[in-house]
Amino acid sequence: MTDDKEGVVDLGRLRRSCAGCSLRSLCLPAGVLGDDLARLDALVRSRLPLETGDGLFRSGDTLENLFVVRAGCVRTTQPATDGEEQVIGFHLPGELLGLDAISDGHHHCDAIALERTNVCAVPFDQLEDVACHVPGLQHQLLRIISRELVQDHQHLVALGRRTARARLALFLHSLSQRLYAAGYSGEDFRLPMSRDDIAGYLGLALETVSRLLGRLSEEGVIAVERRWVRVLDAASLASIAGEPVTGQRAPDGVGRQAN
Amino acid sequence: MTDDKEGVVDLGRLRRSCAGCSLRSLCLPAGVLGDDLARLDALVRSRLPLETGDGLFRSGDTLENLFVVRAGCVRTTQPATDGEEQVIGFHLPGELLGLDAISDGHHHCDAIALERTNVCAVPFDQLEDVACHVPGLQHQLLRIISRELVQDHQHLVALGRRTARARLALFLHSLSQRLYAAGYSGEDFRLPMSRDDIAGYLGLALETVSRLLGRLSEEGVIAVERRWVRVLDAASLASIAGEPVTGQRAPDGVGRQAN
DNA sequence: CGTGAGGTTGAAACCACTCAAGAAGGGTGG
DNA sequence: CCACCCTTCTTGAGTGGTTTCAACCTCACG
Repeated sequence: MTDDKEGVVDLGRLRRSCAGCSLRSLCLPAGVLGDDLARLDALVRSRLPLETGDGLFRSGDTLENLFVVRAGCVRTTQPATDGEEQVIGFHLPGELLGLDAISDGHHHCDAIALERTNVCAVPFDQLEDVACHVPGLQHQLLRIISRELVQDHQHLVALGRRTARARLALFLHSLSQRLYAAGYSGEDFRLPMSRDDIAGYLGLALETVSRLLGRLSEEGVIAVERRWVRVLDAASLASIAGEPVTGQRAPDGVGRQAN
Repeated sequence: MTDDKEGVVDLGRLRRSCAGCSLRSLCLPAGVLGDDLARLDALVRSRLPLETGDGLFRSGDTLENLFVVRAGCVRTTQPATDGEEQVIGFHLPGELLGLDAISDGHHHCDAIALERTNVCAVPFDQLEDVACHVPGLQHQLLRIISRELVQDHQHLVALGRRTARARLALFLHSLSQRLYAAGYSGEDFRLPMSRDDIAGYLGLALETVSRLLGRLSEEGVIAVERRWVRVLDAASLASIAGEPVTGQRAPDGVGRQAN
């Protein structure tokens, strides 16, 4: 391939650069232009693809890089003393990873790939340096962390004040939207995670997830076939997702029930 | 009072300034020195004390200020469509408030004072400007948001994978530590929040909180008298707090259920 | 001394959990 | 290509922690 002098663009490099990345608007470069973007780009290292089950970092590791998912899915879990662990989040393309490590320089959760996954690594100390000189980057970094906070708060509402059924509906609904934002179909998609992972995320037993998935399917709200999900009635899904623990009124007889 | 020329210090002003604030090391100024501290100080406005029940901001309000609690306690809640609301956090002296609004410039929760409360207000856009020129401040701001993320993750573990009893013990234990960090007694303190607030925070019914508080008291782990709590056996409290859902070695079979 | 908000306590119902067994893929090796 | 195994998922039955409903208590306050 040629280099980029004389206006000849190295397509391979462009594709790997932030400027050529389809996820740019979701990621750190949003709102960063020209030379500033080049400075950011210079920091970013892409890494060899992770295979299913490969770890990205573990709780206790020193913070060196923040990561951005380019393709695939990464699960973060808070390790518990006894093995029963809470799934904190699933990270889809365009989403950052490792932000909770900024607090004290050490990661507080384990991150592993749920399928073949590509990530970009951004050395955090260098990112901070650049952010000092690029106001747009500082702002975007703050926005991204803050957005994570908002997501966690919604997760808290789900775990604290929703039935199992509403939690699952909320999960599917929000997953659908995030996949769409990342450029995939939000109507017809493959779950990157197992039933057990979903249960861990929603604070439920795996059997409960399986049962409720079946029930939503029976009701015609979604179609499920192993890990494939098709959203048939997004409005119902959203409505079920909104039902709180004491939700006795629903538009169409979708009340609340047992498993 | 005199002004501060000639080396004569205005004690009133000093007391109100960041340099003279006992909470400095917990707050934004941590790691910020000299002239930089003065620049930060210039932004900060203290506000009239809030009385019990006074609101600081509501969901949907435009982000203008971040707030720091100086004395008292502020509760943040995620409003739900039907009135059943999740308590996201209780903010004690030295803790920041409003960070989730950075995401899109609008607050996502309601904040109200649980008792007479003093707060400092920091205009966010000006804070961002200063942070661009004061690397230490940028770093501290990021650290504080990240710490909030870590706290939320622990809250998620509590809601997802702990019995009601463990949640309550965890809550008391962590409240005790935070009060201590803020300069109060961690052994003997007054709860700023009602049983209902605690229930909202822990995803429980208020009656459950009341019952379990009574039980911990019977067992001699704590002493409770209305809103006064004394920690009698911090080790037991921590141990109970750590018990996961499948806690097979509890003094008396504590299993696990849902809402 | 009534009144009301906040808190306690009891009894019954219920949602989700646990235990347990069976089905359905996806590999692997013969 | 089929038999086999292993993991993942589904389905059933029974248990139990928490919730709900309801009554009562108890300060604080006018």
